[in-house]
Amino acid sequence: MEIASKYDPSIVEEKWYQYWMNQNLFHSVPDEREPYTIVIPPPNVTGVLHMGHMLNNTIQDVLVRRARMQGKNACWVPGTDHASIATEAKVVNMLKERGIEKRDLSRDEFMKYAWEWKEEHGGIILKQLRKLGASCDWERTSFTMDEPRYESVIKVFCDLYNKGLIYRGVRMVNWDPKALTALSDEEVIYKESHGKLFYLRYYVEGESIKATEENGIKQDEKGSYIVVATTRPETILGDTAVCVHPEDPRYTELNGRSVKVPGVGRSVKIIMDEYVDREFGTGALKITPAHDINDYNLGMKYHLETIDIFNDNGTLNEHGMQYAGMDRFACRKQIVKDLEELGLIEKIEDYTNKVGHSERTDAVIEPKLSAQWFMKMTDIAKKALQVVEDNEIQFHPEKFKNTYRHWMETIKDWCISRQLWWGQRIPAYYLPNHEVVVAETAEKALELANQKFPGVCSSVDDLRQDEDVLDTWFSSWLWPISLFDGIRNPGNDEIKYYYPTNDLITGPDIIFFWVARMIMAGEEYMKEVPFKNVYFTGIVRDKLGRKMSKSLGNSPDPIMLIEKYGADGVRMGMLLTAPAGNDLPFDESICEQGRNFSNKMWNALRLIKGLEVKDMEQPEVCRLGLDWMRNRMNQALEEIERDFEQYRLSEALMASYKLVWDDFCSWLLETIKPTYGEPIDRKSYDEVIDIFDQLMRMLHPFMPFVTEEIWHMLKERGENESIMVADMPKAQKADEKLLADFAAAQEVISGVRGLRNSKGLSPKEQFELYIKGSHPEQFNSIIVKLANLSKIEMVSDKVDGALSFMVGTTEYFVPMSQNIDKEAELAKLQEELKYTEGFLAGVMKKLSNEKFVNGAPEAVVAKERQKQADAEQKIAAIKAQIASLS
RNA sequence: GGGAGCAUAGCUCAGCUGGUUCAGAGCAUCUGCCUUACAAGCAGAGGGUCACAGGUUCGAAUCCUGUUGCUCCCACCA
Repeated sequence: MEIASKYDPSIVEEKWYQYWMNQNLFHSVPDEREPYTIVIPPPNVTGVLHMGHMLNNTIQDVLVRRARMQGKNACWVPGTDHASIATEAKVVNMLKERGIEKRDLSRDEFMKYAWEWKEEHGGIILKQLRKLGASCDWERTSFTMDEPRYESVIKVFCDLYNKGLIYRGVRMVNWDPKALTALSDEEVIYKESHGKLFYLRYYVEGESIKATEENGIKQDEKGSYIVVATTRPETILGDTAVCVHPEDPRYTELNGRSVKVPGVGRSVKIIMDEYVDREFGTGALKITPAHDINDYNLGMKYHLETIDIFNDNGTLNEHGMQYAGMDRFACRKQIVKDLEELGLIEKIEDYTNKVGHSERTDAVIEPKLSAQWFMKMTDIAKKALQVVEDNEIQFHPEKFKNTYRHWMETIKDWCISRQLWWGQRIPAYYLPNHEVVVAETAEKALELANQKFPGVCSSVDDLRQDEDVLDTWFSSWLWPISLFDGIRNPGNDEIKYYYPTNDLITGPDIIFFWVARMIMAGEEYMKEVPFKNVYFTGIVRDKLGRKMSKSLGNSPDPIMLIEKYGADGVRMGMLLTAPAGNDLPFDESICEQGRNFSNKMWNALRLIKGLEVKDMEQPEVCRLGLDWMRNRMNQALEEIERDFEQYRLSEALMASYKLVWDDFCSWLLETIKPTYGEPIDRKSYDEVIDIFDQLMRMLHPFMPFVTEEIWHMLKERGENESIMVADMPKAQKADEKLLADFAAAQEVISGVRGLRNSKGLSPKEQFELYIKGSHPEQFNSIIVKLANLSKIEMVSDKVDGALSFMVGTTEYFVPMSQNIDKEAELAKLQEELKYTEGFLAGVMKKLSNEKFVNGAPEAVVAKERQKQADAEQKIAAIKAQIASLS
């Protein structure tokens, strides 16, 4: 059989993915097997695959494929998220490009466009996942806004409302002036920004107060004034008080007085409250209850007037006086200019503070008073915290427990309404009498309205449904349940079988948004955790350590990478540098290692398939080598199984990699490889194929394509066979003694090769080897072959005129035909002697310490004594050699 | 401002309950090799005061304290 000399993933990957699809191997239905379930963290429906997805989904696929091969009924449910803000923004932009403004459309018209857009551009990301090899059950593909999920959300909203956990209220919320919607606290990102601190003059009303050294009052020809510092001078338009600390001696005289808001002229009261930090600024704080959460709280406390100066889009409204209609930032500039001209600014300082930005639109958040829907979180959070504390759900790495705990303990109510159209519309209906009813449909709402308020409504037309939609996370928090229709049909066969799911793979950035809330939903609706393990991936960064982002343009296109290195190569590259929870500095070149590995295995296949097989007796070298390899494989399997238990996937992959490359290719294949032109015996051939087969199965979860290809080329397979559903090899007991002996033999081989190398001799040069000391003789045939020896012999005395090396305390001699460089050899020996003597001195120091000998455990002391004996023996040997050389 | 975490070879990281798996792996580097499976390769080699300073201990990369430097999360100081 002619096999191409280089492995070409492009054809192979396409072929096998199609094959798996045709065989329907990804699909799962409940049966008597143990289930293994993963639900995908649904990517944004209009998103495209980025490196974070690659990492995340590779890990999921590894776990799912492994579970499947372990005989579990593996089900990986894919789907997408409607991402209300992001998607709606995209649709709005798309419409704008076509000359259509959202405000000119009715809700229904807009939704029609939005759905069209979703159908057209949505789900690209799921297609891309196939290129990666993702073994998702595509028949189960879901969308957070498809009918079952939509209905589930509505049902849950009604239920929580009826339980009294959802309420509507006027609160200070985070307002996104670009998306024109409220946001939850979690959707606000605080960024450091360089701004200014403006010191404004507020003149005291009525009788002026004399400025003194002690008080904070200043004076000029216009009267006495106090100075108030602010970062947002435009908000003075909404000022309704100035606050100072009651115990601040500078301002005691202000008690009961009023000041004039600069430029505005409004007279506002001085209030006294301990909230004020006397150290900051001038110790006087202007109060704008409509535009700052703290001011709002103080406003409530002192019954201050609330003047909202902004429109929803961040421009000034009619309270903005001459600035009405201006954008808030333009207004800030203008107002500063105007106040400066009026001499109302004392000074301006540079100032750095944190400013909230919208997670989705990056607009600067405006605290805004508005009517929103909230969910009470305190009680539900307690239960959700408990299951993590009790390790019913395990976090990997565990440190995220701390983060989780902290958030859960300080949790606040969740603002769940969004002023958008793309999403689940809140099923609250307002009656003409301003009462509200909550029901799953308008018809049910009418029924309810008639029950509660007889005679108010005559038809559904009298009901006005709330205009808002729900936060996207209010649908994704149900994902592990709603995917199996567990909300609408509790106790159905699917939810009973697949829930709770096993592993959740996600980024730590959505631990609050999503992970925590899913746990809450699980407790509330299933009385059971939604998953048993959460594996937090790291963040993919570029090699400079920056987060990969579209705006920086530092993110490689995953599809291009796959084309260049093969999906297997990219998968391996990602996994190798990504221990759980660690950020991974991604460099394209790590994919090379994966590609090279595919090629390595490919060439191993070429070697084996190129051999001529003959029915003949199995040579000893082959028998020994194969026997060793089986033990070595079991040893590695045990290690890999342990790694998987601890979710140490990179370690598991590295162990597999070394097993294949080093043990299988470099040692076993070199051992059993017949000399050129010679055949191999059938037994060895069959066995090496069997081992190769097992190796491919071990590796398949990591590198699904190349392993399937090789697996099929190894031997004839049935028409419908696939490695995907072959058995995962299981660790058997390994013979430790045999492995240790072989390791010693390997050292001998390396020793001989090293000598040859250091003398600049060709590998073809044959040597004789003489051994003084204990030596694993059973492997001599392998040593002879791999070290290219003409003779191997045990001796009781050292051999003169030979180069030597030691393995443990055993001396190995290689006679050299050519002259030995005595000087160099002596120098080397001297150095080794020095080192060993130093080593012995250290050991002796310990052993001569009574406290050590008495205090340390018996075994430790025994080990030290053994070290001493070995070192002494070694020193003697080195000295003897030095003597014979000089 | 509060909390969490990290610091081990040039890079990315292992190193469990202190003691031969204690200084390791992969990549990178260096030196030889086109040795008919593989130069996307083979053989060999070099490379670390385990951030710093103390302490506990017979013994510390490992435990404790402090210092420095990073990272992340949370928080309404204008």
